[in-house]
Amino acid sequence: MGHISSEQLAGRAGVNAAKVRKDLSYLGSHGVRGVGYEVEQLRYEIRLALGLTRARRVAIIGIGNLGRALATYPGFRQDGFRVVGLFDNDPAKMGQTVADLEVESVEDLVAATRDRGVEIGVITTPADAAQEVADALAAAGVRSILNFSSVVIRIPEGVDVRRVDLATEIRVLGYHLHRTES
Amino acid sequence: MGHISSEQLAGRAGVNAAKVRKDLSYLGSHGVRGVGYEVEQLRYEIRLALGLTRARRVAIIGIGNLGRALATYPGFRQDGFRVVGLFDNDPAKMGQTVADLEVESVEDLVAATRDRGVEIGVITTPADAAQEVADALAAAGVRSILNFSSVVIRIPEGVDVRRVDLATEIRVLGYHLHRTES
DNA sequence: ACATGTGAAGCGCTTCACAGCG
DNA sequence: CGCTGTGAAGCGCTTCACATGT
Repeated sequence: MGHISSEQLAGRAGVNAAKVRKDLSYLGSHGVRGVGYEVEQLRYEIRLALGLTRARRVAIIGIGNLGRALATYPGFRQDGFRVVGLFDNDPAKMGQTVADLEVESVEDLVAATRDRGVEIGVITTPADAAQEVADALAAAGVRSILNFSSVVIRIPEGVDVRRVDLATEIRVLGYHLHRTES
Repeated sequence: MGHISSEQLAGRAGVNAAKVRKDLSYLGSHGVRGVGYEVEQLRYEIRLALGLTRARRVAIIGIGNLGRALATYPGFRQDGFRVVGLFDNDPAKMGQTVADLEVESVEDLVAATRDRGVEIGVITTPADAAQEVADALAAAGVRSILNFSSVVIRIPEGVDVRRVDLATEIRVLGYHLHRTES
């Protein structure tokens, strides 16, 4: 009770047990030989190493279905990511309430993200608006961007961009199907 | 006109030019030295190699905001991925029309995906329903699964699963912020 | 001149295999 | 005896650098 082995962790994560041990060893060898890892301590060590003990303020730009999905995603709040702003350029959406927040105009993006100390911007706009939004986020001093749009955005040095391309994900599956047929 | 260099392609994709050339070389060396790649031919070669010339039928299970986002995602249809089924277990959603399709009951999932020759299943359900859905998809003969749920699903040999974890994506950004402060 | 194609080197993640420790 | 911690090997992707071709 209270302990878990690298083998068990590997099973749950769908990876190799040696990888689990090597990765956890970077936290400082808190496992007990012959026993495993103490779950609560491990949880704490991981949260500490990943920086999940400090809350991060997040803004989402582009309140379509994907933006709404992220705004209401329970996994975010759990790790201390607080959505503090929702922005769109569609007048029909402004004033709508999503996840307890009112949708605001992108015109207010720079000022609002500055005022609220937003550290992470999530771009869920169509492709043609993504670069413009990224520029605004950079201008507002946002250092991290999660880009769900279908284009690669260009950003000043020092801003960290991570792209998730849903079209690519499904294309990979299509490719594997293609590889294994005929 | 009609040609593009590895340098230009690399710029657009945000990668190294040598990588572009090496990757494209696997298609069979259709570039012209001193000139570049003929755009339309390149497009065709890529579509052929990735298997995008054949249409793939897709079912989406879990019609929340994320499911709806994917159902209406323009990038899918463009590459020949046809959404032919939307499933949910919430009676209130059944009969609703999303992207020209009526939402159906998950009870009909196995029969419907078999009948319609679904090859790719997209899981956008909450964590607690994901394994059950995956089992149903596997039972229906679906060979490829795109899993957006927050759990790792266990699947019979021969089924290809690809997981996209939105929580992980934002955690990586949080980690980088953590690394670069104090 | 200019841009491709590619052998070789580089790099980092993954896995192996076993010594070390409880 | 069981499970961790880790040096070393393995592996595949990325980048370099330049020979090759037009």
